[in-house]
Amino acid sequence: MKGSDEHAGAGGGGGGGGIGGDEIWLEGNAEEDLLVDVNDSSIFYSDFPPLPDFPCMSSSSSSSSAPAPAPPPKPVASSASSSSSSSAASWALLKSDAEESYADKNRDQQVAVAPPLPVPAPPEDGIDCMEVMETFGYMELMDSNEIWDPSSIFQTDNPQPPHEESLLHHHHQQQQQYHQNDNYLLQNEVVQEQQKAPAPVDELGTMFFEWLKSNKEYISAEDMRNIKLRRATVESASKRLGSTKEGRKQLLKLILEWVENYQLQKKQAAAGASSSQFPFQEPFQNPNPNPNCNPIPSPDNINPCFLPSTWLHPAPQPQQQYVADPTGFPYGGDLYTGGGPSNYQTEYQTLETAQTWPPSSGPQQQYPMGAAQIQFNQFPEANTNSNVVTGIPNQQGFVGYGGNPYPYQHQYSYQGNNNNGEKLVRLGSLATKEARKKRMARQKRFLSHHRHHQHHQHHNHNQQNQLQMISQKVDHNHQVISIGGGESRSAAGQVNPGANWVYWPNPNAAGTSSVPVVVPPAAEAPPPQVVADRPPVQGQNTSQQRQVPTEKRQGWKPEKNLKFLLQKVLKQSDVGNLGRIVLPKKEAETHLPELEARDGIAITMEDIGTSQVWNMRYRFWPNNKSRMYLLENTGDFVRANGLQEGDFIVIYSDVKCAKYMIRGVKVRQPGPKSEAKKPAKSHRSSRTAAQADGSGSSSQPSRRE
DNA sequence: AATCCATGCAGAATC
DNA sequence: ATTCTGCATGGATTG
Repeated sequence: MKGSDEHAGAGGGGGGGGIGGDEIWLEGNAEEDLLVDVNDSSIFYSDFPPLPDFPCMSSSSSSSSAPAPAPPPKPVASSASSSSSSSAASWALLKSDAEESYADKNRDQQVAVAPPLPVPAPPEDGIDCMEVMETFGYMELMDSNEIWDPSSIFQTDNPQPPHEESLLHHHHQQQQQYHQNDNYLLQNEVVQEQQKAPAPVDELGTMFFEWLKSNKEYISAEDMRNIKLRRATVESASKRLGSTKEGRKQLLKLILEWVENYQLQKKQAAAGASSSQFPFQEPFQNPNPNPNCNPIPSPDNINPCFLPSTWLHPAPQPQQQYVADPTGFPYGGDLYTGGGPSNYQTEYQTLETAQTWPPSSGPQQQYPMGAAQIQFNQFPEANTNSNVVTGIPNQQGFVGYGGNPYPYQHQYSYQGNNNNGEKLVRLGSLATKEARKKRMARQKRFLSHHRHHQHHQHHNHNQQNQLQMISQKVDHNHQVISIGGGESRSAAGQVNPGANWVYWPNPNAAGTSSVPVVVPPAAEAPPPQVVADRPPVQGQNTSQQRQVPTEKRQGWKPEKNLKFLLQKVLKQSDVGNLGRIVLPKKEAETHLPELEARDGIAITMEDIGTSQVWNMRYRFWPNNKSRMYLLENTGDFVRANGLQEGDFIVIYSDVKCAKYMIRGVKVRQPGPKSEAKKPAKSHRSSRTAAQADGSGSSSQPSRRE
């Protein structure tokens, strides 16, 4: 029959190819790309222009929601690493060997071109940012192992002007409120004790401290703590400027100037927002004190810390398509033509690459969902994480969430495009408002999408299994199914390379079978509708769950408007010489004609595989207070199809021609089937088998083909 | 406990 | 004697 070759496209092959293609630039070296972008902006070659990559500022954790890679070696560090707020407020520049080792590893992986430097690295999946103070350590401006507190500059050297002092005091009060449980005081004490006399060892240090002193009115120690620089930028700058003293000096100047500009502008903004409840909250600062906050920037407000996470880009296209499905069914369109899936493949095919955090080259990027993309490609709703989304998208794709309920709280606007980088440090309130509006709208959409997504994850948990069968196609000539077209093998079945069969274990027997079977997920899923005239089965019934749409498995096309009615896994008694097949009661009553009399009705079944028409009888037996539905005169059909116990039949109705169609599906039995499948009923099975053998018409002799 | 359903099996029909 | 028909039985599953 036709249609056997039209569903191959819906398989994983096409999507995989697409993915592979897109993986190139993503997997290649995303971070390098970032560096290239950054560096190509030539920002480091001008006379200390603003640094578009530097506005990686946040009061949140220095990196992400991920836990610190290793406990810091000093007591003060524990609190600093335990929460981002305390980290942000920590007065100590902490650095552990563990971090160092991790940093080296991380750097090697992500920034291949970066020279190995003892830079503390962020948590693994965190954003590659460094605190500005950390950056100085990176520049070897300070001993990386020493705890240094810039506040010493501000607090001990010179008394603050009354105004500034009060500001700082206020600021510190806030900090204490935020970190009452932290070792803030202890930290402060220790740090101040140790850093009363920071000993800049060379010209750089002197320069830095000169700068600090000269700008102490504008930049507090806390400010310094809160400012974060993008590691990649620092590293690339360091690389470009060279590791010589002159280069470092230039880099230091560059950073300090940028910090200065940033801080000056921040002060202006703060002054303009005198009515703010938190007058000292930086306009670019994440107000969320959530220790694990890891705000998700909006696409046009990309925190460089989040650049890699393109999941954060609520790419309108995929999202709209995703939501636009009027049925709520993730695939929309024709499931069996592969149109739906292919659409989603188009939209999601690069999801796999999200793991590598593609550079944010634009807001219209892919819609990375983490490693679940494979499933998501085929089953956009599948990432239940269960796997769906398998949690991976949550770990990676949603890394920015980090428990922060306000994912777009970064209030500075950062265009990933360097062309707009200069706007960063000159952001005015107008730009902030504008960005906020956009952000809110985007956040709304994003959350809506996310809820929608999770909703489907819950409600379509089984559907993903069904959808998994999309790539499967049928070989009508052999009247057996070939899952995955022989190329993309689904977990739902094992391709029998020799016989073009698949092992489709009996779901009933699977639970009791000692044979290592691959249970087809679809076998547990309710059947979908070939024609959209059947309400989704809720799978509340075991027998229903057994019903597997063969069209779906086989990529059957609805050219005939076939509607799945029921499926029956054949038992020994069904394939014996009795010539009758017991039909599941509920499905029979639901989808087959209502029977008035026990004799039932004659029913013609057209064999889908051979177009042969079988005259059968659909009837019932009274059974206790119930009925037992049977399909009789099935012997010829069973024999013609070589059906055995464990195989199954699927009955469809051709809504166009108003006829019933039947299909016998053979499954490969990996081993001794009867014994393995029905241990609980072994005595009955053996008796049945003996009886059947005795009659000379057991399933064994009839096995052929 | 109720129900489903695989199958045993008695009896009828047929060869 | 063999096959077919239809009810009965009881394990498994469900609610």
